[in-house]
Amino acid sequence: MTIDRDGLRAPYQQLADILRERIASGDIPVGRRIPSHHELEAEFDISRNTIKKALDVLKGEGLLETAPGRGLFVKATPPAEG
Amino acid sequence: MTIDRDGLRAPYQQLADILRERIASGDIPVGRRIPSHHELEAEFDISRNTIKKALDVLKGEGLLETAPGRGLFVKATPPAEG
DNA sequence: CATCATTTGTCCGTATGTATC
DNA sequence: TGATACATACGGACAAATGAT
Repeated sequence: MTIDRDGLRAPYQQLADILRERIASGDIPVGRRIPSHHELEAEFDISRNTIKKALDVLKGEGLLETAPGRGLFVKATPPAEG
Repeated sequence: MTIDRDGLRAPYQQLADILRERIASGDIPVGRRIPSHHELEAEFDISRNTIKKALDVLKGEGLLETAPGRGLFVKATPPAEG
């Protein structure tokens, strides 16, 4: 997966989509740490700020949890519907 | 191509004509991003707002598509045939 | 405890693009 | 046509927390 800079959807939204899919598919299992800002920056070639924004979206959705000084982890509690 | 400020046709209309021709000729292919306001401003020496107005005309014609905060893109759907 | 490396969070400045008045 | 406000993206700098040494 790559970020399409010329796409209609904003880069941070695209990254959020990609990571959301990785979590949903189990590619990044529950309790696992999300790749660091630096790692994502290298993988997708977008700025840290934009990455942070994408991660912020997922945190807002309750998919990720912050561990101060350690990283972001996939939350055990899924946003159950209903 | 240049904009004739003393012409009967308004500057934004002239610019719209020019860009419409570039799209029709394939000079700016489908899916491609339109040159930025700054680029067009430098090329035709008219204000951003006038440029925006010209772009707006093309959007109204269904030639362009908006990407919020990112740019304008040449639409894949042709307005005439179909 | 001190130091270094890693990682996230926050803020600032700059550039670009759209929308509104 | 011009001026302004808002959204998005990039880059840099600094602070706070953690882990290893």
